[in-house]
Amino acid sequence: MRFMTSLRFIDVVAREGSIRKAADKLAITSTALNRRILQIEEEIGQPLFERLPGGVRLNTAGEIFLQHIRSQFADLARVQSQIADLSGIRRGHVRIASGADALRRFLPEAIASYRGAHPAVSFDLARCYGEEAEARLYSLDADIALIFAPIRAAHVHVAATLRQQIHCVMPAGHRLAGRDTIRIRDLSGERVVLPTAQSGVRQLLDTALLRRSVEPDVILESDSFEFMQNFLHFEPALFFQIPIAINAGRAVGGADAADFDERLVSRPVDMADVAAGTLHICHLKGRVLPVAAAKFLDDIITGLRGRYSDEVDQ
Amino acid sequence: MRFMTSLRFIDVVAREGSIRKAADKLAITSTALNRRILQIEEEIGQPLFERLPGGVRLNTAGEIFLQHIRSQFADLARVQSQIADLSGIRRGHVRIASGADALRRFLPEAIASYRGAHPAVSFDLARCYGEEAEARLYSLDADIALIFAPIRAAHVHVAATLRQQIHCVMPAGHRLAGRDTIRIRDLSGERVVLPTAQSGVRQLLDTALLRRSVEPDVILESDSFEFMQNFLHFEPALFFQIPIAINAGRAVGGADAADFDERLVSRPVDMADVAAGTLHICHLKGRVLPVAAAKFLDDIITGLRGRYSDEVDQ
DNA sequence: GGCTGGTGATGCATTTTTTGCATCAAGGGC
DNA sequence: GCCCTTGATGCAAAAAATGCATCACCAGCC
Repeated sequence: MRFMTSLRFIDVVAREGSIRKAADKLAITSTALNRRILQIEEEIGQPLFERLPGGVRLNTAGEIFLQHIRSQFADLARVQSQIADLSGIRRGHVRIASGADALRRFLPEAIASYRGAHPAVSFDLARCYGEEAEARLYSLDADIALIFAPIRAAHVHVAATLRQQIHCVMPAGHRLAGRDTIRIRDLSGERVVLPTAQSGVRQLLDTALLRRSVEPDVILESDSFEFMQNFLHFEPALFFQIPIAINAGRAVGGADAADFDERLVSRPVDMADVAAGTLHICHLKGRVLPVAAAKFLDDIITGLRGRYSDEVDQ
Repeated sequence: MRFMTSLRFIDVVAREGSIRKAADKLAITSTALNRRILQIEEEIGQPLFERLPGGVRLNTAGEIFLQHIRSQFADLARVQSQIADLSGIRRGHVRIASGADALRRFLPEAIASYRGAHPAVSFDLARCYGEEAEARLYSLDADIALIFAPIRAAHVHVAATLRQQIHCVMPAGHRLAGRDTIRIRDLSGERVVLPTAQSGVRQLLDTALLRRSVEPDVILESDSFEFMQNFLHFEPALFFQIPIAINAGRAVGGADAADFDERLVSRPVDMADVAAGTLHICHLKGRVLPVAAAKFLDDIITGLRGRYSDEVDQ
């Protein structure tokens, strides 16, 4: 898109914070880039960047304009996919920001299933937590976000929510494996592995542990669920997940969890101790999603409603 | 805006239906214009125009793309006014599509009052009726529409409505001038001048006349209220208006209508005969209006609510 | 205090892109 | 069948963008 290059350049300069670095990245000279920016500033009638000794930074006008540029790009992508749609094949690209929870089982299955129907659609997955996911929606770097945490920003539109109770995962032979549900006080002194502090699961757990003054023996923290789960094969401990991370579609229980590691069992944590969290499926408020993203969003919400009818809202 | 020229060219070509005519209007050669269009089509990967022997016409992809272009222009205007806003003066341009009713008294006063507070804001007024006004919103040729007729299209967002009863205007000496209200049957055989068939007032009247089988003596039809009103000075007749067209802000009655022609009087038509019409104050659904337009919209709604509190909704 | 390494801005020659002229091929109206 | 108008295209001229070399500026550091 030749007619968009100057605008794309502004985006890169803003991200890099320096004309020279941006020029490097764009494989042109800083002269050319500098002049394009000066020209656009002249056309706007106002500078968009503050010139600092160490580079440039957007001023207020620049931030407004950059947001416009990004929305233009996002809308152009939507238009292109809509036009491609006319010629038969559903082409497109969907960019998702998701916490590690949904990234484990749910999204791989959902995306594979969608691609089965629309093989020309490609995906981009970024693992990130709450606030960062919201920022990605705002900067139009993501079309859809799956956030297992409260929504902070007003610009996020929640298309659907899924209530998810925390589950405790442990080796089949663990002394707590016999229980139907796990109480928080059972964790006292137990060896546990916890997800990273930014994760929604961790925040719910921390709240509950603090309230009940329970102090487990935290032997490991990680942002990789896969690592933690595999770790359990070597040292018995407890770790925590939400159902959607354990098992893509099926109900989570004991034996019926077909694709769940059979040497491990999962038991729900008593709801009196830990409140159920909410997975939010979101996009940017007021934005018209590209065809492919809109369709995919629709599909996963429909899919979730079919499988977790009771816990899905909106 | 150099980076938008190619896009603007497409808009002009689509409106003109011919590359050569558009090139003429844009003061460039058809060669240059033709090649710009070919280039964009190549970048999109699909033709946007059908080549007909007599010129060009948008295909489906082109229509989608043109709508995108127009929304980009509208959004750019919004961004520019927002940026201009940063530097103190509220600069901007507001484009209004309105029926002749509101154009008479209400808008001149409202715009003058707004410009008193924001002298750097300029206005563009287009007189048009119902469907055309809606089309102007859609093609982003208007920011705000005042429509005295039912709203047809789903893409129109109604920000406020104002109920307006039809009034009958006549020379002070007319035999009906003594009545408090006018009944439809009083019009039988009376000389009347009617607004053009597209106008909302006319449509309400036609419905009422047809239902009651009353046939007045229609001596004149016009799309100019001013002409009709002045005509009454030379030949006694009845003509019809809504309050907002007679008197900008003040209540409409007999003597208190200060700026209303004193040789004429207006009497409401009985509500049992003619339903009150609705003036819709609208903008395009989902669109973020430029600062100036949003502020002006706000102002007129607040103003109307102050003066016609009972008849304003939303 | 001077040096170093980074930044963005600018004059000038070069390259790339855009434009205009002349011309072609195609289709509708008479 | 002729005529007129349409969009497309080859080629040369004009215009714009680019790259190089260089300047002025500022922060950190010795």
